[in-house]
Amino acid sequence: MRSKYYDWTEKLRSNGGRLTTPRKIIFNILNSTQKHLSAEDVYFIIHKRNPKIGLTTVYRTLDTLFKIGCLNKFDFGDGHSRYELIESQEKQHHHHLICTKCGEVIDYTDFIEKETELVKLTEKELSRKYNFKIDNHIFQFYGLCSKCNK
Amino acid sequence: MRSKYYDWTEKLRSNGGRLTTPRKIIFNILNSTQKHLSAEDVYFIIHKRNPKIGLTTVYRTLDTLFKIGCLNKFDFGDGHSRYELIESQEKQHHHHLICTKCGEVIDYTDFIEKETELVKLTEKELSRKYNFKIDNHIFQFYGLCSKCNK
DNA sequence: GTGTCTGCAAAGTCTTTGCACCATA
DNA sequence: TATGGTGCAAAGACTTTGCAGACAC
Repeated sequence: MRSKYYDWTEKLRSNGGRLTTPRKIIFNILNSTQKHLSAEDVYFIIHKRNPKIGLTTVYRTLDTLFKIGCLNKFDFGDGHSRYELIESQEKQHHHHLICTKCGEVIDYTDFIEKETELVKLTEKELSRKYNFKIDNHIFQFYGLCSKCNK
Repeated sequence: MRSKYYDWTEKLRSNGGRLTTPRKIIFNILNSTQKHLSAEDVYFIIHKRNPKIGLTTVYRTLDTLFKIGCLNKFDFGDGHSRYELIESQEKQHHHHLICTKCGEVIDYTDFIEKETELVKLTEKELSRKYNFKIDNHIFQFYGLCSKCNK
């Protein structure tokens, strides 16, 4: 079975990319968290141990990983792009509840089966109708969290 | 029956807001298009007829309308926040297909029934589970459009 | 008249780009 | 060794803020 590690390095290589130290570290950071990290978050973590690695590299690496399809990129409305690894073993497919008042983000995994059904149907139909090849999707719900809902 | 116009002016007023000329114009611009306009788009349109109205006002008005729940706000990954009126008569509920290569955005309205079913179920269950009051949702599909898929 | 809104300019924040040096394959 | 990657600094792009004058109610 192809491991996660094999997977992303393979994707990199097949796109002419190189397996560098910053890229390995950044991948590992993303791989060992459940959170949706921003470029700055990643930089903050990486900078503790490897002060030489710059924010620019973080931005470029995240963009590279996103473009080769290893990352999801989100906008929760706080002015930061946020990233997470796609479908890792520690992390199942999930969606987000975003509080429009305090910005809290809740992951949820409920109804994924039902959702998957809808997604498959949609993907099939849309690819037929618009000749659009779907790779990914984002479902987000907005509202007020329990604290802000009082 | 309460008209759309009544609706947003009422929301404004009940939030202590005032019905000013720029706000009326900006509402009308959003109300007469199917597109997802950015602040700059709105400014460009408004500036032709009312050169006095500034970009700052556009940003502020869009934010105000968003906060009182009249607008949806989207991020399609092109660096601009984009807005559209929520549920107007001319515009039915729809979702987006976004090409990750060229940035084209396609609206689609298919499967809304099936989707609505899922959304209702999800909203009900999530609000129960997390005590989260859901106001809105965004579904976006990412992939390659017909041109970029060759 | 009072509190809100606007317009201009300036500042802020996140992100990208240029370029010389470095490192992977 | 050749091409791609990195780091620093500077620039870019979108958005927000401060403040005085204008306006809605």
